[in-house]
Amino acid sequence: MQRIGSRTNLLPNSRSALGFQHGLVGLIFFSRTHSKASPKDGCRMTLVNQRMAKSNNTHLDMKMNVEDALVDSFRRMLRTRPLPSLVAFTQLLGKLVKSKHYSLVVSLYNQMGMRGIRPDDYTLNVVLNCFCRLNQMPSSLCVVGNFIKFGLEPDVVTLNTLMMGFFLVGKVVEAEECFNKMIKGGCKPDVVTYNTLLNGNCKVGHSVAAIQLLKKMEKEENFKPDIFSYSIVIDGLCKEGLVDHALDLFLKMTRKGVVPDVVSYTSLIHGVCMIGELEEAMRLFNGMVDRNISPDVQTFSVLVDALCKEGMVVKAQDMMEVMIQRGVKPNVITYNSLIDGHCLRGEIDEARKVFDMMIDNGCESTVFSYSILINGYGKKKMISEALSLYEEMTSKGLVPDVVTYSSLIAGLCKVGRTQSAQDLLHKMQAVGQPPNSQTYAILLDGLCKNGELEEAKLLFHDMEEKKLPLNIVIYNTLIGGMCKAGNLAAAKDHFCKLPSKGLQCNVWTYNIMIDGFLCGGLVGEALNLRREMEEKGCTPDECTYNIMIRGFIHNDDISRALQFKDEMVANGFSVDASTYELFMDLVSMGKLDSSLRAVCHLHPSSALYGMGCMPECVVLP
DNA sequence: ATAGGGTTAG
Repeated sequence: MQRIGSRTNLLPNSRSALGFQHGLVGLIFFSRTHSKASPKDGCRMTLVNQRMAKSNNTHLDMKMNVEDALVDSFRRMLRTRPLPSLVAFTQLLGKLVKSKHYSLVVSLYNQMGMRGIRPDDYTLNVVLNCFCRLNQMPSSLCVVGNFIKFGLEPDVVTLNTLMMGFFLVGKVVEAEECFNKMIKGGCKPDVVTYNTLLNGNCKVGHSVAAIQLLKKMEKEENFKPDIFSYSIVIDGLCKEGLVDHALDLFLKMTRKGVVPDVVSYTSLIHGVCMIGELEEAMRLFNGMVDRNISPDVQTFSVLVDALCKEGMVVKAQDMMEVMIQRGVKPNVITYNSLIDGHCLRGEIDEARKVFDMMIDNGCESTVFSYSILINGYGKKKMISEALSLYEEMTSKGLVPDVVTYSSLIAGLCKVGRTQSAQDLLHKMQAVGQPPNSQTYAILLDGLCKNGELEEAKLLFHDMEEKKLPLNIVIYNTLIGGMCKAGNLAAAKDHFCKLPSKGLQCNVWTYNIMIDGFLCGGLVGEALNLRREMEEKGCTPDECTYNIMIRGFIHNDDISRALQFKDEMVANGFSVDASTYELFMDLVSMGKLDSSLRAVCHLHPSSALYGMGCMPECVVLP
């Protein structure tokens, strides 16, 4: 299966063709331009939360009871004489699979074996599914071996499940071997087989190849794509940013008479949110409600998260209100999004309140919840709070993962405790959570920001020795550190060697180098790089312009700074907070012509946004 | 008994 085509040929007008109406939830959404962040935004803990309390408690108790009851009746069944039928045992295991208790199923299955119960093909398929879901492929292969051992034939379900398992651990070649074995062994593939192939391809980022397979399925009489097939590909396209293709496919699907469901809608809404089109997302949402397709907890979570990521935490809470009114209970993931939404705005106390409220409501926190909050505290330099949360989660039996540790490392660096951060990195090895490239990047950045360039270089060599993938982010960080330390020659050396390492510099790399040159007074070198960007087709972003404007002001070249400011505004960008401040300084020093009326639009992503002072438009005198 | 959607670190 090869990937054809790329992210070109987007069809910009396909969305309006959907023609969804404004409706039900129009009231809680207004377009981004109308919503301004104010310090008050998000400080509202409402009735919503109290109402959630009751519903969640009962929900959780029910859930616990169901699982406990299943395990209880399993134990009773094992003691019953004569033994209940194998079908009864298998059905029970199947129920536990539905609630994702895969390791529990494996352990119960082993107990059955110890009591001398022989499995049949159904039971083995259930257990195989569990090992696959647990990413334990050697054990999965053992289960396949057990078919032979018990004189049973692996069937199409066995091969479908095994193929899915290989895809889950990224072993595409082995997965396709499963498919080939199926064909050779006379076992007929079915729609599930093809859907598994579609999903495998989508999950490794080959959704365009999946489209080709989907087209073949449409032509074949026996494998007509169903709602699963379309949902898989729609989701894959969205995850690759090909949202317009996804919307087209959605339309095509409905024209073929395949009725969309909550999953296909949720994927599409998520995709539309990811490209920042929240208004379009709300249109889709209203459209699904109009079609009597009920949004569920995942649909609402997508919207809550998207609103939070745009800084609209109050709107996110309104969305939660709508959710509860519709009888859909928020779960830990919905809460996590809201907690992170507050963290993103720097409202760490509000984040903590939501966290505590979640617990009060009987919704159990996960490693995700703790990592989000630890990261939030780290960003606010409240390291003792972060560390005590770490203690709290471990005492609860939650196992901190690579993200938890990375967030702690970032927090420690932020308060200058780089030695503790380094110690923690080593601890990760010891506790079986080895740091990844991103963890190293965080520590590397922390060391550089604290002016410990020599330590940073040692860490970089450590990465090389451990053969960790060195991506452009790592080099950007190191190069940035060298620039900051005034070691421009070394920075330039690394910069020039990037292509020989198979790495392509990106806009960040250029920004860092240009900033370094300008700070070092090497104006000519900076301008050369700006030209090189143009030649290599690397489009300057808002940062590039802000860096250049500030750099030229620092080098007393106000006319060049203004020239870049005009170019920036012409390209639809705005000055950030610190550039704005520099301009103001120049005005107050009388260095900037007061006849100049420079309009600097401030974008929501600018540094001012999180500070609760986001004017629509700033007019320089 | 097998296939699809939501949350965290650079």
